[in-house]
Formats: sequence, structure tokens, C-alpha cells
Amino acid sequence: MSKAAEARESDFRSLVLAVVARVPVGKLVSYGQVAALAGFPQRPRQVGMVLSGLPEGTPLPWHRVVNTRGYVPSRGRWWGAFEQIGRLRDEGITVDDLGNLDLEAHRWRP
DNA sequence: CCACTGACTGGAC
DNA sequence: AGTCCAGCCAGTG
Repeated sequence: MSKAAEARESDFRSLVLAVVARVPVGKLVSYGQVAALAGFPQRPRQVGMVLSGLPEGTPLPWHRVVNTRGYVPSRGRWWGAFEQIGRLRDEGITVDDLGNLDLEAHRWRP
């Protein structure tokens, strides 16, 4: 990979994390929205990859990022979905045991 | 280089 | 309203 490409990917990660860090308590954003705010509207999948690589103790509010369909990623097939659901409930968002929630009712609009 | 995969999405059925 | 399909881009073998 070229140095320019490496720098671009490094920026992508930094920008994505910066956007996620700005999401207010009790608000939700979709992966596509985070990608667009970071300046890469064609790469929602890469946003998911960045978040999947976060350490367990990260201060980032990654649990406020859900998909546009209105449910927590992988609906339980993913090992962290249960924790994400619990954190969202703690912030006052209604989520059922399958991870379904009302994205429009809590969407963050910067 | 090719094929497959994934914490995604919008549109078609 | 629930599912499926094609497009998407980077990571991995």
C-alpha cells in the first residue's frame, strides 16, 4: 500500500472516531450517516470495520451507532450486541431483546 | 490478481 | 412490513 493510501486510511479512521465521539447521550446515528459526516459517503461498511476493531475499554460511544434498518448489528449473532442493547437502555432508548429500536425517534441531526 | 467476506444501504418484490 | 438482491469498498488468504 502506498504512503498516500496509508495516510488516507488513517484519516478515515480518525474522522470516523471523531464523528462518533460527537454523538450526544441518548441519540443515534446510522453507519452511513457517520461515513457521510466523516467525508466518505460510499463507505459505511468500512465504518463497521473500524468500530469492530475498537478495544473493550474505549471511551467512544460506539453503541449509539446502529444500521438504518433500525436494529443493533447482527441481532445477537455478534458477541457485543447484548452489551450494546443494555447501554442504549441505560440512556433511555427503548430496545427489545432482538435489538429492534426506533432510529427516527432518536436520530442525531448535527 | 482473483475470490470471498463483512457491526452497510437503497430499492425491488 | 419482512426479505432479497445488487452495489459498495477494504481486508484477508
